[in-house]
Amino acid sequence: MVTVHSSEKLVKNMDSSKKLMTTGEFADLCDVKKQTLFHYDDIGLLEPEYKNKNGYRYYSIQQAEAYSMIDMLKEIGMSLAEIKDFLQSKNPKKITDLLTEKEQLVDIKIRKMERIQHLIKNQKKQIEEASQLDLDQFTIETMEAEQIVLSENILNYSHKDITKMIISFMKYVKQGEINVENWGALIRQEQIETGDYLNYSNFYLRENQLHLTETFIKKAGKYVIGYHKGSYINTYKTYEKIKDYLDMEEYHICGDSFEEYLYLMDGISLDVEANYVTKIMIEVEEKN
Amino acid sequence: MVTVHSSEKLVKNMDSSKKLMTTGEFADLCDVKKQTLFHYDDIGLLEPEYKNKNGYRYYSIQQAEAYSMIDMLKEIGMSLAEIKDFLQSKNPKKITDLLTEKEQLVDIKIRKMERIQHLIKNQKKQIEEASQLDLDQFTIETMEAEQIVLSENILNYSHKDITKMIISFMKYVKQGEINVENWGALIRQEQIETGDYLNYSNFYLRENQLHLTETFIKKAGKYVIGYHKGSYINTYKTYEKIKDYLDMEEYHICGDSFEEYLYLMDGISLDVEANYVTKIMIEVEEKN
DNA sequence: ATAAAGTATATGGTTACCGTACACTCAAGT
DNA sequence: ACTTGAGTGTACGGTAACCATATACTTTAT
Repeated sequence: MVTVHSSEKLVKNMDSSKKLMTTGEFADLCDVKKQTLFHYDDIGLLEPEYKNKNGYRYYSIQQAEAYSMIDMLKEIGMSLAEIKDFLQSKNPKKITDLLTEKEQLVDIKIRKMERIQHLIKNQKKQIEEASQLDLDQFTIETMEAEQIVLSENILNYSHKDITKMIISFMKYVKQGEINVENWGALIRQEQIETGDYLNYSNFYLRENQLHLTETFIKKAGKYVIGYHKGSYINTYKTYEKIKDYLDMEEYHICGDSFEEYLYLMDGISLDVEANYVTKIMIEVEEKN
Repeated sequence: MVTVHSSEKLVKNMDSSKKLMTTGEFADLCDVKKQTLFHYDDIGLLEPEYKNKNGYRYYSIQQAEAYSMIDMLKEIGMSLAEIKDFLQSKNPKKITDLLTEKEQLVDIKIRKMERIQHLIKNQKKQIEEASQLDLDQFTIETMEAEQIVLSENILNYSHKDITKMIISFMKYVKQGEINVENWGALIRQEQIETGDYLNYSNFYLRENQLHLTETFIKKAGKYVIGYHKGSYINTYKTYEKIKDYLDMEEYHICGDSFEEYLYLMDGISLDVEANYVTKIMIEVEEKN
């Protein structure tokens, strides 16, 4: 009979088996620690094909396929429990649906990675630019007009409301897939003149592709440019210095101030606070 | 004096401060749990700009920039300790170098994600194909010639050597950025005829862009196709059944057998072992 | 027959958090 | 000024997915 013939063969095959690997070998193949495989065995996620009487684990190469599937699912953010559940589920529709969902998730991840690339490039650019300039020096430069996106006017809002507004503005910005070049706050001429330097009128942002509805033109003209290092609480110090500088240079303020916030991952100075740098730009004109 | 003037202002500003947020608000803005911010404060990675006498934390919007930097570095696989170290390092060259390195890393990650997308698509295709066919049915089909990549001949190797060969072959395959369509093993006609079904001659793989040197032609012609479900140890059962089937259909084996291993994340049957499916293809011809 | 290399189990440690309990504090309304 | 409800802090424990180490046992190669 076939059965007898087969069991004879089985014994022979188990003996001459050429396809099973020990845990160490399998771990090597999968490029993973043995411990991880023990762990997967413990939780029943990936059990060896065969265990001998002494508890030695033996894996088949086919199982490498299963491992790479697990690794992939892990990579796209599933927990081991979810993966186990997923691989054991016997519902074809559920599986294809989940695969489709994950396909989109991978898409999103790819786009996130691309944004990170943009961020890194931007950061490198900023570091390079920053190394070029002297943060302690004030300059007067002629700037071109620029379109910026303004938040609501917050001049007479309560603290709570301003905070809420900022949060929703920032979330709105993040949620949209805009690559924000930089962002800052607008302080009106009047506040600058009365020394009320923290009384912002609006937040704004510069982006590379403008497609938002409300835009505002930052006028072309001469601007005094200065950098404030450290906590924003002390920006008044820099403002006072800028005023002194303008007096010396025979200039006077004739417009609003634009503050932009740079997060420099340093390299510029040994100053502990220098990671937070505020770039201050105020519209000015020569005294005649 | 400026100093007096300034400290008056400072007090006024601290009072009318419009820019600080509580932990909850900042967490909301950053889309992160409060706990995480506590944690970052504890380890000194991101400390609030100001803490009041009761220990209440207050963050500035500028710090959101720092947070997103941290988040980004985390995303590309740095530990919090490394990030802290990185952000605090005062070496511009080190920073740009690391940024460049990370840029490449992100590139690699993107490519990995793209491969995962390919894998998902492949899996979906396989599931669809599998749902179309009856795994318990044997068929005889005319197949076109195909180029495959063979491993070394392993017919007379020792168990250890075969294992080593497989590992290096598989690693070689993985390390190259080939999209492997499928892989399997080749069993020579002689072994099939003598019932030595586990005595493989070679491993092989099918890929979509052939650019490896050594290739082998799988001949065009008629093949009997059958599926074996479950552990490879029992493939003999399926081979025996195929032989019976061929007798019935008046065919006989005239060439080698190609086994390919599918890891179906199921959906096909309620059989527990059906995740591992071996597709068996043996070259046959009609008895005359 | 023996040594070297590999294996299994157990235990404790790690990272980056999350949950919960409990006491305190703040901001708003009466 | 007082109450109230929402928010905040610390502390402690727990979690996932491992990694390291120690100890004892097995294989395998010589």
